[in-house]
Formats: sequence, C-alpha cells, structure tokens
Amino acid sequence: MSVKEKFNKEEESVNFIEEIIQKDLEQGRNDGRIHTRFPPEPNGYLHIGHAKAILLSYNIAKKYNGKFNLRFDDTNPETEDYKYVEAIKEDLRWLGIDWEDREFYASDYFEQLYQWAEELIRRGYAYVCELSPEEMAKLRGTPKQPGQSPYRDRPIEESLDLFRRMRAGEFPDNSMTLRAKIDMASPNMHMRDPVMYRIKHKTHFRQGDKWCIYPTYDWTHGQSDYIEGITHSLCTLEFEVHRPLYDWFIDRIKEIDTEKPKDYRPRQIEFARLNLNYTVMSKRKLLRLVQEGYVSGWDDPRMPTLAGLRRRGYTPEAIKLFIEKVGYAKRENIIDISLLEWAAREDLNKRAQRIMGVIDPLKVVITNYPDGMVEYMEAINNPEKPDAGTRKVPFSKVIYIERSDFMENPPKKFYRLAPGREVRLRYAYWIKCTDVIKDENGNIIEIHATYDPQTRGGHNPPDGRKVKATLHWVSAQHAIPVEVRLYDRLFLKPDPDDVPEGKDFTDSINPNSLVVKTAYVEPFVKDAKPGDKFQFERVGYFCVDPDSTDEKLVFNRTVTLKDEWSKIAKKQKK
RNA sequence: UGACCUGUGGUGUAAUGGUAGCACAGCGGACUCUGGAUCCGCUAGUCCAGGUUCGAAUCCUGGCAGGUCAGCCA
Repeated sequence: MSVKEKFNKEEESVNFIEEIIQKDLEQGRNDGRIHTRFPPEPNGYLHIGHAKAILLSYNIAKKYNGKFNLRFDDTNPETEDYKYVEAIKEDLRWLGIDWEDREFYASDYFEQLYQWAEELIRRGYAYVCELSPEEMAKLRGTPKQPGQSPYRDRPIEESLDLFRRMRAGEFPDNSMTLRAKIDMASPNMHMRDPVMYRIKHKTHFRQGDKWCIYPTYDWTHGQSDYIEGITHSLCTLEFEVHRPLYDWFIDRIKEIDTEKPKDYRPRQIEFARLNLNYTVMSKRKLLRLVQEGYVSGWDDPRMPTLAGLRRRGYTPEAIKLFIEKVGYAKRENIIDISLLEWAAREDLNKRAQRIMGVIDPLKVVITNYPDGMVEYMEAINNPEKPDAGTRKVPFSKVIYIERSDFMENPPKKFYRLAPGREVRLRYAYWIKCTDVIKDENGNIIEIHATYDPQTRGGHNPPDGRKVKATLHWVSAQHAIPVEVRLYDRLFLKPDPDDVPEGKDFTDSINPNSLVVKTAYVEPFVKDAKPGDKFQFERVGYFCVDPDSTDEKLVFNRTVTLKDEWSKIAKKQKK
C-alpha cells in the first residue's frame, strides 16, 4: 500500500505540506520518521494565528505516527519571561495539545551552539565584527549594492580570542558581534554575513547571568531543530528568505557533526499565516492594546488570543473547526470573522444548555392570571441533545419579555407582540396584548395581556388558532439579575492597519465593542460556574466569566444567534 | 528597484494535463414551540497576453498585481 493510500481516506485531498511529507515518507527520508515542533517565543500570549500553526504541526505528527515537541525559542532575555511560558502551556493544554515529556528550551542549547560557533570560526566560517549597529546597517548595502565589513578578513586566531572574551564579559553591549562569513554581495540580504551572537549584559529568565552573549534567532532556530531531530519545520511565509541561511548553517554543522545520516536535517516548509478582518494579530499590537488599556488584558474576550477566545466562550473544538475550514496554503489571506463566528455557533449549538434570559426587559402583566399563582413549566435543555433532559421554569402573573419583542406600530414582517396580537411564550402560554401603558413622556413601561389557559405548556389550542412568533420570557419574581457583557468586534474597519498618515490602528477601535447590561435570567443558572456555556434562547451564546461572584454572575456573550428579523429590519430602514 | 514567494466566485480552499468542486458570506424557499437548528435552491471564479497540446486553472514565455526581506527582534 502506498503512503497516499495509507493516510488519505478516499477522495480526501491533503494540503501541499502533507503532500511533501507523504513524498518524503515514500522516499524513506529519515527512516520514515516524522517529527514536528511548535517553537514559540515566551514574550506574549498565543493567538488564533498560532493555533493554525500549532494544529498543523501537531496533527501531522499524530497522523503520521510521529512526535511533536514544544520548544521555547528563548534567545532574547529582554522581552521573555516565565509568565508567558506558563500562559502558553496553559493555552496549549486547553487546545488539547500533548507534547508528552518533550518540553524544550533553545536556551538549553546555548553551550552546544557556542561550541559550534567556535568551530565555525576555526574553519573560517565566522568572524568577530566590531561595527556598531548603525555602521553595520549602513555597510550591509542595498539589494542591488553589495555590502562590506572591514573585519571579515580578520585572522581566525584573533576572532577566536575576541569571541572568547565576548563570552567572558570583557566588552560592553553592542560593541561587537560574531558574524557568519557568507556573501556580502548576495541578493538575499540574510546571507550578507548575518549576526550569530550579540552582547547583552542581561539576565536571562532561565539562564540567569550565565551568559552575556546571546545567539540570534537565525543562528539558534535551525540548529535547535537539528538537535531535536525535527524532520519538518513548518513555519510562516516570512521565513522563506531565511531558508537558504538555515540550510547554509546546517551544511556547516554537517561538516562538523559527521556521525548522523546524510538526510538527518530539518526540512523547512512555509505556509501563509492567518489573518482575520476586524482585528489585529501581531504580538506587538496586541501588547499595545493591553498596555494602553484598550482591553482589560491578554485574556480580554475581545482579543484574538486563545486566552481571550476561551474567556469569550469558544471551545477548543470550535477553534479546531475554524482552523480546519481555513486550510493551509501559501497565498496571503484575510479570513472573514464570520467564519470564526460560524464555528462558534456550529459547536455551541450542539453542546450549550438552553435557558431563557431577558437582556432588555419590558414588564408584562397577565391580567387574567391569578395573583400569587406560580406554575412550573417544563423546558427542553437542549433540543440537539435529547439526553440533556428537561428542567422546570417558574411562571407567574408578572413577567419580563425582551423590549425588542414588542412594537406598538409593527411594520410588515414583524411577527412578534403588538397591540391586539397573540404570541406564544415559550413553554408557557399564549398571550394576547390588550393594553400598552406609558409614562408621562410616552415611553412604554408596561404591557397588559391576557393568557389562554388552553395553551398551557405553550401548546396549540384545540380551535386551530395560529401564532407567528414565540417569545422568551422570565418570571419577574423569580428572575435572577446578572451582568451580561455584550461584545462586538474590537475594530470598526476590516483592516485596522489601513490608516491615513499620522494615524494608527487604535484610531479605528470600536467604542461599543463592550456594552454591559443587567439581564434577568431564569433561576436554573444560579449555580453556574465560570466557563459554563449557555444559549439564551433567541438571543445568543453566553459563557460564565471568572469575574462572577457568589452575589453576582457575569456572562460574556460569545456570539449572537443568527437573527433573521434584524436583517429584515435593516433592509426596511434603507 | 534586487532576490524570493503568491495570483481560482465577495472570503477561504480543492481540482496535480481530461465535466472548475466544497465551505463561509449573500439571496430565495420549505419546515419549526428559538425569525435558532435542519433541509432545498440561486447568484458568483481560474490576473492578462501569447505559446505547447486533441485538450491548460494546471506546462512554457512575457507582462501585470500583491506579499516578504535590507534589526545586534522572533
């Protein structure tokens, strides 16, 4: 059986990366071993774009019976911290990623990297350069003009001596670097003698003050993959131009490390990163949103971070569904946020407990219903999941309905409550609006209605009458007030970065991306715990926020339900 | 501008020389105790120009458009 037949179910097509992997497998590369990795830098939180990268590498390892490593690329002590390591691990676990015992740190390879660097110097492949950062930038040249360094022909022994003294701490920050000696005329700027080591007298969060020289990412990344036996290094497009450099480094290492088989080396394959409209995805910008207080933190439910999405009410399954629909290719893309929202609804529809909750209450008095009477109506917990059973919802003379479910002068196609009109109260009774009570300013403050005892449970009456709408409701005396946080997209523009001169992405922040209200919900939710998910029927999906206390529950709106009427209303406005 | 990469409905993504398919969005309908869900249908696409071929989204040439790179960030 061919590799293709073994792994592809009939008719199923695989992305271009798996195609390459299947070819490698067919050719027996690396003895059929598949080993991938996810290499985050611990300087920020993971976002939905990272989920795309993680799931690719993780799923490939799983599908092809390979291994998956988690490796922190912690080569820059200035921005990295344990708090990010912990946050990243928590998000990965939540996503269902299992790296077993393979949690690695590039900083653990610093000594090996250093030894290789010395060997590169001895072989004439690297030299110590004393250009300042500004001078180096200037002397790098332009894509058309070759660059230069006055130090590239420095004697090997001199470089070796200086490099050792760099490590020993004899020189100040930025005074010199170790550079690979490659090609100062290369049209690929990354080949113009890239920096391998820089001097930073900074404490590293794991290495402490052991080092004052730190390897650059370019010198560290590929070699770390090599050390770990990674067979396929999957990364985003911007590293495409780095690949020749990584291959060059590996070629040099292969000259030193001759024990390993010839094909033992990582193959880098690049794919397009995920972009979502109406949000920003760069760590730098997300950090600014946090630091400048536009959001409450990395886990603010409006953030595209995994922590934010989790708090918003997304499940790992919804994230995976979304990523699966997005797919992997090399062309730049901007995914419509509606696909993410679709994934949330698709997933939550199947799992969410239904309840009734009124966000914007309008009091309804059922005038012919006995004072003081309470009935407990049976309601279905989840129509998509019959095993979920039913619950009892209290009903009484005074209830709240959604203000938007009543109109005094209903336009065409408005099916809900209006003067003289009859509607169904879900699981309860049919009611007919008899009076509209207003305050002195003409605002509607109360509705009077009568109910039909024959419709108990919400069932159709024997006379064959029909209603066009079913409303959600809560019994006023039984309802629990809760805080609801209604979220909308964080930015008003599809591309927040598309701004005129002098402006930046924060200018298009949506001032109404968070609206806080008090809602009234049925007593069923009273013991809900943070993370519990509900569908408020006819309204949307909500998730209990960790800010909840014994006194007050807080709900985050994950996403609204699809709303036919709002579409019609919008069209009627035009 | 130099190198590298990429161009398929509005947005994503398949088709690997042989009927351009799927999903999201949009539009219409059926059904419904959620205007939810479900079901059915419709609109809409191969960047352009040549060439190879019986046949090109696919191969070749030349354009055009977009992206990436010129940190001692990753």
